[in-house]
Amino acid sequence: MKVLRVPEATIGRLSVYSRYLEQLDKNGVTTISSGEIAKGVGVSPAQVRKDLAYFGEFGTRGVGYNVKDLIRYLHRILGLTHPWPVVVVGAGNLGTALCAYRGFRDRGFHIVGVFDNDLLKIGKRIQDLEVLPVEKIPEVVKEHGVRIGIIAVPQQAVQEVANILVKSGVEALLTFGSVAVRVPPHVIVRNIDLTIKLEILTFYLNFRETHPATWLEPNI
Amino acid sequence: MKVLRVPEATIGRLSVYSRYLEQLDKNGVTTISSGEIAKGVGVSPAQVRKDLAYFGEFGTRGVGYNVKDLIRYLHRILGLTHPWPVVVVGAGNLGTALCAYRGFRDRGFHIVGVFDNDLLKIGKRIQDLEVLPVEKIPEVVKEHGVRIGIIAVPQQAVQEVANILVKSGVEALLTFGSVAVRVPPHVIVRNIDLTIKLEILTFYLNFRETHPATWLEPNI
DNA sequence: TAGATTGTTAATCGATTAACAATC
DNA sequence: TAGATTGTTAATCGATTAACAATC
Repeated sequence: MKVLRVPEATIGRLSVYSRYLEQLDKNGVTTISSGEIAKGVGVSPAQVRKDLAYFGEFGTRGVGYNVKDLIRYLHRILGLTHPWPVVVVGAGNLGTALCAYRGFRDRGFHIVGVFDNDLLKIGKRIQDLEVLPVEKIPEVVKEHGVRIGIIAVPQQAVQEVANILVKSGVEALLTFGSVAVRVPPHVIVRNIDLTIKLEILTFYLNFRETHPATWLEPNI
Repeated sequence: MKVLRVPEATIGRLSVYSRYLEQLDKNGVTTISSGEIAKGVGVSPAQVRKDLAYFGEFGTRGVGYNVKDLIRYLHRILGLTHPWPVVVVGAGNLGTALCAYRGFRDRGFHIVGVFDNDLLKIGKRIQDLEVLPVEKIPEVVKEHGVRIGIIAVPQQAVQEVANILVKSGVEALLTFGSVAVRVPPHVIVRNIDLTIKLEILTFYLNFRETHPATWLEPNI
């Protein structure tokens, strides 16, 4: 069986290329080379071509890539040909921030439900959504065909919320903090741990102070 | 010149080991082997030993590691022997969420200042802090010796805020969104782009649907 | 044809894992 | 000594980069 063997970093870069190309497209650029993309986003031209090569041949030798076509291909690869309904569980500050974040909608991620179990928050309006009780999750997930859930609740509630989402049919979760969520194998989970990010910063700050002679610039 | 050549992933894992060991320490565990740490956090025993080996010899052959000692070593490596004052710029939902996040304080990151340029937000209280105008950044940074800044402002204001922070003496920045911040070479920047995280999820969801035969479980 | 740029292979670089001597 | 586990080297695996034939 042939198997998908693409570095996850490649997917992240495809997303970056895609945004950069959309920008160029808006400015009327019609054709671009791997070298120009590379320069625009800060990677090597070989990297750009390799990343694309995992998925097909999208360019013309001697000419480069048609910007509009390449955007279309990238969107197809990334699954961005249609909008994705998303639910956010947790209507605290983080949940509210996520609902208000324009970047999601700009890329086709539509938040179609916000949930909480705090009676003080239920009924509140966030953007154009009403905060619903957690019990309504299955209903909303089914109604909109939601496959992605964002969990923005206190650490001790994360697993419980994950269980509810998975049971409702959600197939991918974005979580925060340091909780290792247990999910069935078909569910894809990615976690963002802000504290680890800060600890990486402190490591570098501390290390270059204590070992200036062995310091190596770590940026990107 | 000998040079620091540690994968950044190693630093992240050291942070994870450290938290796991602290948990064990609380439960009275005094000694632990690389295999037990590995099992506890979900990596290979060789990985644990290799990660530690970059920084020294902390165990006893045939015995394992002393939990309390190892925690101390890890804290020293990560630079967590003292608390780190941090400033947050932007008192919107995200900034407020970050100020309220207990995880930071638990690991020694003390938010000593929140700033905004919105007159409606200045003077507001977040936790035990008053939102200050952006003009106060240099003063607070100097007063507390702040070296780390978190930027939680709208995309178009990120570079400007970064300039102010760097000018005030901040040496490390955590940013959100997709803006490439330009900073002098001594400043360390790490960015969190939530949209890319969602696009990685959509890629996997989309791909396993369109190419079920080549699907490979991507989790961790 | 000459110049440019892709797609792809081979070389390099880097990180993880396996294996084992050292040693408690 | 026998058993266990580290620290480290060598082998493996995977990702990036260099180089170049293909081709517009």
